Amino acid sequence: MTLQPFNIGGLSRQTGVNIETIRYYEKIGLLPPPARSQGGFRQYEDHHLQRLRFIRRGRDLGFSIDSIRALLTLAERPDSPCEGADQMVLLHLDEVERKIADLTLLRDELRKMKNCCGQVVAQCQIIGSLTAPGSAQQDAI
Amino acid sequence: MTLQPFNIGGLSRQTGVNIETIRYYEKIGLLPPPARSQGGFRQYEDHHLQRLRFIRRGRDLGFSIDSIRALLTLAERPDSPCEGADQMVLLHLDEVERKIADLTLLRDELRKMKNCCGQVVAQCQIIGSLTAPGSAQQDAI
DNA sequence: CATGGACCCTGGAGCCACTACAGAGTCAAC
DNA sequence: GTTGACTCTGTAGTGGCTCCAGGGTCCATG
Repeated sequence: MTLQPFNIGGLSRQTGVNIETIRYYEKIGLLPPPARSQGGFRQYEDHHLQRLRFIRRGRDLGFSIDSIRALLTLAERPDSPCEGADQMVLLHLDEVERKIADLTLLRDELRKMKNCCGQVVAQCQIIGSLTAPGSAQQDAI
Repeated sequence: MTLQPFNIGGLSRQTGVNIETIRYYEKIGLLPPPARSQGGFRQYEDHHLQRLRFIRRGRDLGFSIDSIRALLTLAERPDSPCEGADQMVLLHLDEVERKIADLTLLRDELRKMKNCCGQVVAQCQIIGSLTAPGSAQQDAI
């Protein structure tokens, strides 16, 4: 329960979100524009803090800005059914699992590549496997 | 051993690299500019094909354009030592492993989130855990 | 020789989610 | 009133493409 409004720097410190990013979120309509001081400084209130924390957490979980926008819309209507949120999490989970699988394949390939060869590029497994995947030792490009 | 030069479409089909991307690679100096037909069409030769395949493979392995540039420079000098290549693979492997670890944590959190709650947003675990990480069931934003 | 359709050209804008910067103005403590 | 931290706006840049408009080229047909 913060009583006094705070500047953008305070909001940044309390959320770990970059100042530039906060202004960016306002620009794209993710964070509502706050009141301003006489000199034009942004003056945030507690609900901005809550909302930005929500956004931050969503971003940390890898949701896109658009998904977060949708989740915020949901969150604003406590009586609405939450299938939408469930759907979004499932979709995102699928995506993350696919990414992990892809990166794991990648990792295995990179592991095979490392522990380079002899001494010079001409015999280098790494360069070789880039030149012709599957077999090493090829002419350089 | 292709004898006739081929157009950008042919190069695209043989490598799986988008035509626009090929032109982009030329623009940023990754692929050398080929000869041109009288009408201005790009005419590629076998060495372009080899080089683009190298680039493609590097991208598939997740290397950045800059890394690929460096690897190509290495590949061009068969007598040079290949520690550089080894280093790059190790660095990249580290990065990939870090990414996998991050995504795995993410996946576990998303798994905890799914199988939404009751029926409405007010009791929704998903919205709740975005609102306040660690504990569910909070007021909406 | 004309035509049609597939192909290709250039230059520029757009994507995502920020991040960086210049040049100016504001605020609060001393 | 001065200092120094803070904030403002607007614009441009990042990576790695991707898409588009508005035109030109190529070559197999009729």
